Amino acid sequence: MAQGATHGARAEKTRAGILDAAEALFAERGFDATRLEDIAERVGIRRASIVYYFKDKRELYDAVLEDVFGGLHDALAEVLVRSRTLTEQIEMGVLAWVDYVGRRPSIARLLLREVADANREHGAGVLEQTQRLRQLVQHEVLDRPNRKQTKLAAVDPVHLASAVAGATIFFVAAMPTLVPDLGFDPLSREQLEVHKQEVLHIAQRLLGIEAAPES
Amino acid sequence: MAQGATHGARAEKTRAGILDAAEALFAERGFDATRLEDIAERVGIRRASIVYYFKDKRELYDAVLEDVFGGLHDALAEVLVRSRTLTEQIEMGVLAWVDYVGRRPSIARLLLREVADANREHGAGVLEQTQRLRQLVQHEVLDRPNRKQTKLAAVDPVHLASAVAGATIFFVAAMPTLVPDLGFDPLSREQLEVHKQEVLHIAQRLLGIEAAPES
DNA sequence: GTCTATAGAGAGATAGAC
DNA sequence: GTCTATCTCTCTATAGAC
Repeated sequence: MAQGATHGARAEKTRAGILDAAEALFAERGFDATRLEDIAERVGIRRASIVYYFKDKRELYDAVLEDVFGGLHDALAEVLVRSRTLTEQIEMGVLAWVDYVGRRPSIARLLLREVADANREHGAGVLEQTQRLRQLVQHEVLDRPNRKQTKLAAVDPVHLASAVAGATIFFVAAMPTLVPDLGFDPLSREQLEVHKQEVLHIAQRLLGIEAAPES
Repeated sequence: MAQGATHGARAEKTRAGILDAAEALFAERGFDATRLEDIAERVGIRRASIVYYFKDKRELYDAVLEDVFGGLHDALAEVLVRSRTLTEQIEMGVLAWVDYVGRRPSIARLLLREVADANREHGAGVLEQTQRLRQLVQHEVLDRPNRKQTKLAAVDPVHLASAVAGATIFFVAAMPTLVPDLGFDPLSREQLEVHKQEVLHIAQRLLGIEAAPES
């Protein structure tokens, strides 16, 4: 969008291909370690051609972040808007989260890395993206009418989000890396299902919800 | 150890200084983004002098990992050996873990990054270190006499460890990065205490321990 | 032990042809 | 739109003086 506006079907396809390849490689290796050359090769073009679509490496990276986190935002927004009660929102939100990470595990590694970068200098980076998510939750969950009264939590929502996010992200990214011998595939349907239940427990527990009541 | 064996008090001090600086910078910026130059500057020496103690950048990095994870190993070993019952081990182990991360938060960022690196080519890396931790737990917790019978868990120990580790690490590393506006300091005594309780809940919940009974 | 100086590789950015 | 060629910068590693 920033560049030559990408007219034509072939151009659109190339652009999408670059984004895809970049997502995979940035997630796998990180920003620094990913060479534009590798991305280009994966797409089947030359390094310099990438610049036609994205001004520089950083802009490409930011586009990837926007794509990946935008997808999460949309997925969450959908279930949060639709759900009525707080518990329903929590439950559906958590499930949507785990599902999304399962569908698009790049987000796990991307987030892991971004969070590890204490030094804030990257300009936009992931912060901008997570702010949008926070606003979404603030607006759709916390600010809902009659909600402020609800004895909302035994725990700060931020702590809750942190625990859930950390558990899932680490689960997806760390399992294959740290226990390769177990042949774990966290992305398999069964494992994801198990993990979903665990995270649900965690969320409910931290919220002081004992069983799984109505409201 | 690999190099000039580091005799003399001054040399020992320099070596320790390099390790300290390297730990801080590798944790903050990651392996690639950390320049030997920066480490040297922080210690007050010249880049080339580092090579006298550590053959190359990678060896320095591995030494940092060994130092940081070795500390965790020792801290955990101590409480695991001392504790009698399974629940006590879980409880003390979790507390020791959170305490250690609180004392030495570098481990959070280092682990985060290592885990994000899907590509296993780093040779040793963090894998070797975590294997030692696994063996420790296997030996001191799982293999203890009369333990295999114990209706151990509603959940796989690996899942449990993943959830706990992910939650803590993310908590420590992500809070300041993702919600800077809240002025959170996860390392403060109060916050760490809160988090400890949360993680304890998580562990107990996932293990099917309802309250906090004796055995 | 610690330094200066330099070699050499890697990778992003840019210019311009097709 | 995509390519080739090149410029330039950064950073590691090495050689060798003090």
